[in-house]
Amino acid sequence: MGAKPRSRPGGRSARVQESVHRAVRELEAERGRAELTVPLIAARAEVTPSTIYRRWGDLQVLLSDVAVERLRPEGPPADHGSLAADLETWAVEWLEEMSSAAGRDYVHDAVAGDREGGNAGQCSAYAAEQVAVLLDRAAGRGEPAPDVETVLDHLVAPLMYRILFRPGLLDADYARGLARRLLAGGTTGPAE
Amino acid sequence: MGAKPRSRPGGRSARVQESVHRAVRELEAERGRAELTVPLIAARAEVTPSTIYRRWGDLQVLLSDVAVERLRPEGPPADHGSLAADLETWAVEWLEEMSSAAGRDYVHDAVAGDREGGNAGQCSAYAAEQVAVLLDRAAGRGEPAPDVETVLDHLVAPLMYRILFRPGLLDADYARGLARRLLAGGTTGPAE
DNA sequence: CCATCTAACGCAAATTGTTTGCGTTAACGC
DNA sequence: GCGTTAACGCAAACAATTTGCGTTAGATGG
Repeated sequence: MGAKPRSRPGGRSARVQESVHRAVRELEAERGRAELTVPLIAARAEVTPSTIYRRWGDLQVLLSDVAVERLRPEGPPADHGSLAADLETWAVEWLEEMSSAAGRDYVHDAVAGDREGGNAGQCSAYAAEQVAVLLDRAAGRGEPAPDVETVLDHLVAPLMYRILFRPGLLDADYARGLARRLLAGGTTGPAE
Repeated sequence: MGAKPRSRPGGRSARVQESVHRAVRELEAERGRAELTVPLIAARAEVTPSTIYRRWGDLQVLLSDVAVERLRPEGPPADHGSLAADLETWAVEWLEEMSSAAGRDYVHDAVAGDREGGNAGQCSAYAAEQVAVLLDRAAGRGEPAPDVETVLDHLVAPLMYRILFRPGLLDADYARGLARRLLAGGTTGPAE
């Protein structure tokens, strides 16, 4: 009577999830997100609607899961020889991806269908992971480098804040400026 | 054949909006937000569901409108005699409000039901307005003061980012530290 | 390898939410 | 006032969601 198996992630469940996620991606591309409904997705995925409702609860939660998957970085950020170049380039590219029409939709979906914050947390973790690579690389070169926390606070956060709360105030120069001031500011250590 | 009147904000429309918004607030308090449905709200507001659907589109948009209303600041921020004290106190209090269980729900609703960004923009405008008061006051005293933009980027944005993307990493000391470093950092002018 | 257990699924009926057409009301401009 | 029409009420048509129950197929232990 010990702890009993409470989940069953293997085989069929995994196939259903994959099939449903793929159906969402395909239908979004074909019909646009305004047309997406649970019954429509279920039909494409060859699954009954009740399966989707039981696993995800509702459409928003499903879209949130799919969005987070699409926001996962493809690979490690490029190496440009110095932290300044690495961070500026990464910031500009990250912003481009996130502030595009598609990127903004994914970010929006990711937070909208996620009351507990797990998916949003995953998005932040992706960014933190990429930043950590840049900072470790700088440390390997002997360059002084700020905290991951500091970069999230003063580079990622301002960019994301504008994406969500102040659309239309974003360009590559702004991202570069944030990166540059972050490194120039002498904020090279932990917060306090 | 000139520009024709395309809206009718007066009298009845205003009464319906007020009644519906109040119904949302009451029912949320009584039954909790998970129980909220358009038909339920319509019944309480003594309005037909189709009225709500035609005006707001769906429940999320309505909840977004109500949430933004609740996030409106009550009055001007308190005066503590110096920019440092004003900004630190304002940051701590703003964070307290926004990171509480209710505050987080309102922020979440505000952005979730708002694909165009108008309501989210209003939230940011509220913060900008409050910050501007503090900075004007500082200027009146002859104190050096940063930009509103700088405060949004390096104080409001990091706080909001953690509220949405990294729940559980927030306290008053963190807010105070951001405010303090912002003023100490010498970032007293515009971005570039 | 086979037997057993049960989480996850399929199906279909019941429920509930959403859309829509059409007639009515009342805010706005003249 | 008087006409115009945006916004609303009503109810029928439509679509989505929930739910009970039987079935399937991973997982577990012998």
